[in-house]
Amino acid sequence: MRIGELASRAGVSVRSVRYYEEQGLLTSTRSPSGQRHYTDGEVERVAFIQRLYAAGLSSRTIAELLPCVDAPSEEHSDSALERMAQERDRLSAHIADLVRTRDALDALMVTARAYREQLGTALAG
Amino acid sequence: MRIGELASRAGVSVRSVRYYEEQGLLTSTRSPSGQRHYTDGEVERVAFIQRLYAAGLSSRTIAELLPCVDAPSEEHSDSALERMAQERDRLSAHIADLVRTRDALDALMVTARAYREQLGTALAG
DNA sequence: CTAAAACCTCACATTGATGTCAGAGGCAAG
DNA sequence: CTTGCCTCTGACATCAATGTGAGGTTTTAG
Repeated sequence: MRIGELASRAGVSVRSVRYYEEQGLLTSTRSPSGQRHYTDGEVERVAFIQRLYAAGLSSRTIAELLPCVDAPSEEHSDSALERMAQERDRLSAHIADLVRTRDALDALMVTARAYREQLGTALAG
Repeated sequence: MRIGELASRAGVSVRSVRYYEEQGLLTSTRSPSGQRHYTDGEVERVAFIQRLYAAGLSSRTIAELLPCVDAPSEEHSDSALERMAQERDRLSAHIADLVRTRDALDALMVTARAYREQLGTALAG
């Protein structure tokens, strides 16, 4: 498929797909005229890249981890495994932080609702 | 306390504290010479602002929610409550997404480790 | 008193992923 | 062949929080 279809299937912009390639996260075969062509598998790859971006990984970091996805080998596994563990921990901490913040929002909402209830009662009484 | 102490206690930069004030998230009393002074309570407030930033809320959104923290009243509670619920849901979805990504990383690590084990066995055998 | 350290305002720089535009070429349908 | 849509490269714009530096005042410590 060409870049437009890949982008829409993966739910990203065409611009982003080109950017991923520029960052070395994605490769494409080129038609004689220079247009990029992709296989079905690339859709999942692009989606995964998006997930990693959403998780706060930088292009540089993603570039270090993706070879590990493609083919596990000694060279990758050694340094990449450490990096992966490190990112996993960072992600875990971030998740815990977000959960705490969500709890804080919940508490805030409870307070606000309680105030509303009380106000309603006061007006009715 | 002055801005430097507030910043270091809350774990943010002085620059950021000034920025928060500029965005209407924080107020300060000024000494005759114009220096900002804060109460102990502001430390927690700044830390909370940071949490909200980390949760992906914009200055604008935070500005809409903070009055609700200061004092629950009808005006705030009505629109702010809705906004809060909305942000809470967005946050929940984001957390779920991150957890999925973490799981994917875990799976990747398992694969890499398994490869290593197998490699070690192969070399030993 | 003096020097260092902290503060002030203003303004410009940075970062990183993405948007957008321009000008040119490719490809399928009528 | 032409019309319309897709793609190409390259460059500049954007956004938002934060960094950074200049030039000047205030506070604090010796």
